[in-house]
Amino acid sequence: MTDTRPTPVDDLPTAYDPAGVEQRLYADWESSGLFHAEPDDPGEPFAIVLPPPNVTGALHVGHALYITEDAMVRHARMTGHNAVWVPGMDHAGISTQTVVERELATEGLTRHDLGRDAFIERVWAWVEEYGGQILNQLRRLGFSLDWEREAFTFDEPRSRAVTEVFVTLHEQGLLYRGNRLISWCPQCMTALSDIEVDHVETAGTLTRFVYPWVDQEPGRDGVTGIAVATTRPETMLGDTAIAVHPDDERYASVVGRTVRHPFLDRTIPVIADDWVDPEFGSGAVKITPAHDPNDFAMAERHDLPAISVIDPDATMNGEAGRFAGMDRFDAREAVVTALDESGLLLDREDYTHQVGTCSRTGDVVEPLLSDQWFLEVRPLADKALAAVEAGDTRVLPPRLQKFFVEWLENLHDWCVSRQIWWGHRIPAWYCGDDHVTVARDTPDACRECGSTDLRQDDDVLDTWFSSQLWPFTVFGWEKPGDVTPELQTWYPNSVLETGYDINTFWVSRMLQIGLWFLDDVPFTTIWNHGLVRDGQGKKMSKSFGNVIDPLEFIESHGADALRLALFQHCSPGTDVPLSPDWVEGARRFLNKLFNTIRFALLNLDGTTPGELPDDAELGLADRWILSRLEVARAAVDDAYGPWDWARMSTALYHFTWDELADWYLEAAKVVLYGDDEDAKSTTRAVLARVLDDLLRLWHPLIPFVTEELWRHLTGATGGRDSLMVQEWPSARTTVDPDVEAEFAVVVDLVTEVRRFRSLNDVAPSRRFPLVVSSTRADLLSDHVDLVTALAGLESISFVEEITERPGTSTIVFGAGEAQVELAGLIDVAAERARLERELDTARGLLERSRAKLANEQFVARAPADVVAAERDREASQERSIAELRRQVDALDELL
RNA sequence: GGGCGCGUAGCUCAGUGGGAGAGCGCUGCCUUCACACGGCAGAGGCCGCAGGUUCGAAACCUGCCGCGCCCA
Repeated sequence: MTDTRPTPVDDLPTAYDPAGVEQRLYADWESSGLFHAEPDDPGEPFAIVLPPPNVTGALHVGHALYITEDAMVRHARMTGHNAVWVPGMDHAGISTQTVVERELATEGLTRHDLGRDAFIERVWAWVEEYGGQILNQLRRLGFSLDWEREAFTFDEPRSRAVTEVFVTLHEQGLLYRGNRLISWCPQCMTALSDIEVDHVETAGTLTRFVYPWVDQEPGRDGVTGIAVATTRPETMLGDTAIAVHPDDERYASVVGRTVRHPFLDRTIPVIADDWVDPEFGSGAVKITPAHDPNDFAMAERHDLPAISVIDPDATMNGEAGRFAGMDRFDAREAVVTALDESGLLLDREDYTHQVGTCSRTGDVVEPLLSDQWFLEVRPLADKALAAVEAGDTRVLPPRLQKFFVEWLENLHDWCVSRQIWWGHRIPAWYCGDDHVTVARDTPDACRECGSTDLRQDDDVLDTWFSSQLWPFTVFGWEKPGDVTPELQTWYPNSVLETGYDINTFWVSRMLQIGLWFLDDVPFTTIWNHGLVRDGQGKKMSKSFGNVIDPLEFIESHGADALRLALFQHCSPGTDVPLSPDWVEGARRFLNKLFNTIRFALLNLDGTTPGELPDDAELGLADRWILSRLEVARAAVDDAYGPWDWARMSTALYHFTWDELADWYLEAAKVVLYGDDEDAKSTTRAVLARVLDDLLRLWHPLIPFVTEELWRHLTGATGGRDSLMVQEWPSARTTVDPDVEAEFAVVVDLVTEVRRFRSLNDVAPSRRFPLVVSSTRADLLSDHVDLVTALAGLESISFVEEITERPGTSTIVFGAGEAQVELAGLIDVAAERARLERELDTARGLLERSRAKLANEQFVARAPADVVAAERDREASQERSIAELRRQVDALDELL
């Protein structure tokens, strides 16, 4: 049983220590069922599904940005929504298989040694043992996930859905098997989808060589052939054409002629195609349909044969003639040497170009012809396009909408099969005649020929094929037509929050498949956060050694500090630089917040948050802080619209530290340490009320510290008596500009006195009397105690007008002047020098105002209030200058 | 090659037409009874460059330079 009772006030330490607090509170929240929601719970539905982290994953800072989802869900709960946030994991096909294979390798085994079934069992065992780690790490961040709804992309319900979707799409004629050019990773030994291929700028070599005319011998004078250029000479073994641009006059006479392959018994035609860029290289391009996507497309247009010369293991095959058996890169050099020896090599030059690499292994991707399963995406993408363009799904930040549209418009069919074992096995069976039977359950006989000798497809589906179903499979969807209470309530999801880097992989696919099968968008808003970078704004990467482990921050500063540091930087759509300094700073803030509450608890004398006292009883500082609270509250509410976390954090940070702690608490001390009991109880009531609202406003961002402090403040006992489920604050008062202006008079005078003190090296403990002349003397005399305390004065007296005397200094503030006896208080020469500097500044400002007002265009065309403000500025600078002069003169008499 | 974004204090970033802001860092003073993880005060910016629009530009337009990302 967890003890959830708060520490007695007297035992509160002087500094906040998150250790212990966070894990205790999380356990309390979870065991009290506060994270769980049911479809028939009251309130407007609000749903987010957690982008499922890889089962192989460990927590990294990218996951830390899930805090934005947590804040959305917590805010939704407090505003009365029926809010659910569903956790789960992704089985991450290739990654997980690789991890387990690596483990096997340490035992000297490969997956083939174990065989398919035993290997899969081994992976499951691994998942059981290590797979849940990341979910526990997510708990450390305080995430209010509905753990009772945890799902896995490879569990049984999700797997049934995958099979249903595959079979249905096949029935609809959209999923087909074809021999097509795909991107192949020789290291993973599997096909990749387009987006698993990174284009990396690479220093390579451009090789130019000549294909000799079939009727001419090489080496003779005159035109003996046609020159081509390539960065991959080994592919020339698979060349089946040479293409030139139809309008290229240089080649007009050679289209239709034939060249002879120098190393193979093959002749190659010269064809014309306007895809060719006549400006590039010689203007003639070698065409290798089996190893280049553009060439493949051209081969289809011209009905050219496609000859594969490279095998899946990246060695040259039998079609490569004498180069057969060589590694592709060895073959590259060997071909160049052979060309040279044949006198066909023209030259080689350094050439930087983009090379497709496997995003997982970094190995150079080989375009290969292969039998694979493809999804015809056009019909799905068109539906998604229409939804995005109709605004059924809102893309935030808006500029990213263009990317969605562009990407959906240019989609190629999706290669969904993968030559690995860990994943959803493709529900297709082949008979001896290679007839295909696609079925939900293992079929008894071939649908075409009745053969009972069936073999299931060895391949599994791309992991994204299952994760695209996530927004509805987590709510019980297993087949078309399924309607569960959860789906009725929470589909479409409210928000899909993720980094913009997986929009193509994942987000747009959910959009397409969700619309296709449920006829509705999977989420009404797509919210893209930026990527977490290091303190210098660099992308975090292992090779830079700048990767930050969020758990380290949680250990040292607490999860709230990490969360706050991230929120403070998290503006819509921009990347988030995170440096240890920020987390440190956030922790200091939390300590400040903690001590604000601690101060209150030591002085509230048992007062707990309740109704505010009657207006008539409120003092100036009370009215002021309530007005400022309303400003902050409204700013936070505004910022929840666009989820502008940085603005939200800044508004609350500023209110908490610069207004509440720096001014209101100091003002409250004057009352609380005084002897007016009525005033004390008013102050206590206001303080308790403001702190309660403040903790609620902070809670979605920093849930632990606010919950802990709120329990202290209110005496709440935990369990369902939790800040997590309290009502979101609404306006207590209206913003009162008059009160704010009045308090500003006090603040202004106090600040000017402090400035005088600081600039003249007058110790804070040194009290002195002040003579004040002010247009707001009435106001100030009502708050003599306040001003005296905050400015550290001995006394204040009021006069109609300050009389300049030698040996005094005049402090100018907005609503008047104040006079200080200098004798024994200041260094006269230093003060004089300071005044001269101020004079310079004031003269400069006056000059600017005068120049502006002398401009007839300005006076005539600018709005009247702007001109009036400028005249005020001019007058006020004139007054300042006159006053500063008087002060300098007064000091001169002392010297 | 196409597209998008960025360039503001030493660093990281807010700021979308009317006197430059924050956090951290820096300087000085202060261990005053919530907090030294603190308080008070201060220094520090041709707002990338050049044109243009405007009475007025960090902001709007054009060009250039530099950096980053995505796509081909």
